[in-house]
Amino acid sequence: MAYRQTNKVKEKLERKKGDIIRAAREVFAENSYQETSIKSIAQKAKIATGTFYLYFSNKEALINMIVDEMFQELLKCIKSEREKVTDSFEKLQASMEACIRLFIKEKSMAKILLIQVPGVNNAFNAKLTEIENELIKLTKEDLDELKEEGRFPGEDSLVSAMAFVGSFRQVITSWLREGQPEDLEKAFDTLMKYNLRGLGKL
Amino acid sequence: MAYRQTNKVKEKLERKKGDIIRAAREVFAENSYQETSIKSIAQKAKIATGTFYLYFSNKEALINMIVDEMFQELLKCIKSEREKVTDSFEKLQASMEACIRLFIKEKSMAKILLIQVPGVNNAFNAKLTEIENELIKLTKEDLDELKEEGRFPGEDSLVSAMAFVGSFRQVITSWLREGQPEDLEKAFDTLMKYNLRGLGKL
DNA sequence: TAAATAAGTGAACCTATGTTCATTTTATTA
DNA sequence: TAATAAAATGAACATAGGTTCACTTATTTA
Repeated sequence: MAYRQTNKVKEKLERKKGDIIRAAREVFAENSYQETSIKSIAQKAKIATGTFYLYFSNKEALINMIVDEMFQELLKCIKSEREKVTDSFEKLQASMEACIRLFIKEKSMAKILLIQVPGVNNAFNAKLTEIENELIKLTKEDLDELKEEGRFPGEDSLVSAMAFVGSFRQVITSWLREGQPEDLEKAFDTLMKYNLRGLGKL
Repeated sequence: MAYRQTNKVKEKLERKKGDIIRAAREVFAENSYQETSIKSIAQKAKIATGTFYLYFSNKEALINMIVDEMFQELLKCIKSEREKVTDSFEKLQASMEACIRLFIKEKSMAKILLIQVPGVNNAFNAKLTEIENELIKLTKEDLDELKEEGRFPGEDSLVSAMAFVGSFRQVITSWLREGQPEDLEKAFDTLMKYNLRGLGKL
């Protein structure tokens, strides 16, 4: 008589939700938030537009979830790489290397975080800023540690940390948008050296 | 009998068009392109919404004109400062200093170019990329010149130029968004030193 | 197999905003 | 001042796309 959701179905729903998110990530990577319609996401996920709303309360909830997930993924990746080393200079390097590796592997993530999200709206930008600030904060902590150890003469560790992160950001963005530099891994070396000199590594 | 537009009126129209652009710059600086309505621009410019369309064919034409104007203004400012010096290191410094001075003076310009424009749409982003690329190109030219003179050992001048510009961009953006660093002029010094070390100034 | 309920569908609805246009106001000229 | 035409107005229009909902299909249980 009654009906209760069985495990098989629950798993199917989970899988479908994953499908929708995956489809949405693809679409959002190539089109701005405004230009991306629920219809196009539904099409790519092979569901009806109405079905979308069984899984997400609305469009904004979807992009929120996507960005939150990416944020977590990125942070997890960075932190796990940082744990493998102890030296603060190596931590700096590990953070950025983890970031670049992840972006190469998940280009759609990079495109969404660095290129598309800034266009959602002003309120949403706060979330992006939060991600960037987290990365800058990590960098600044490393610099302050190095400063204490007398291995970094740096004047202003916040501005230095911003310069550090900003230089990577610019190169990655150009790589995403224009495919230049072609070899991001190679550029990483140049960038790392540039920034270590910039910091005045002793 | 007939009627022909007199000079007094032509001037008035010019002034009004300027008013509209000025109003729009203010509004666009605080709200994203999508969030900015023609109504709100018209209100600020003290005209009726319909009047807007006597001066601009549509909303996109307006933002296009605004960004083009800003692009010209920025480039003019940079080039005039560059002409005052001959040394390539000084040219590098002059470019960024001109940029920062202009952004401090015209904060709404900075907000529109660096924060709001990326959110218009993907097609429009090409225009922003063009501006950035122009600045990177100038920087790269300076670096290549320094390289020839044997004053810059730099491996990859394109990546170095990106790092250079990106570090400034990050700091300016944070200043615009969060008011940090508080004193952008002071940060400029730190940044300049950072980048000169980064380049490996000999 | 039939009743019960969950999941899925896509056309229709709703709303927000860019744009238009019939009308009014302002400026020019004879 | 009257005729003419440009400039300004703002309510009305158009439409695009997010969201809803009456209906269909799929799944579970007795």
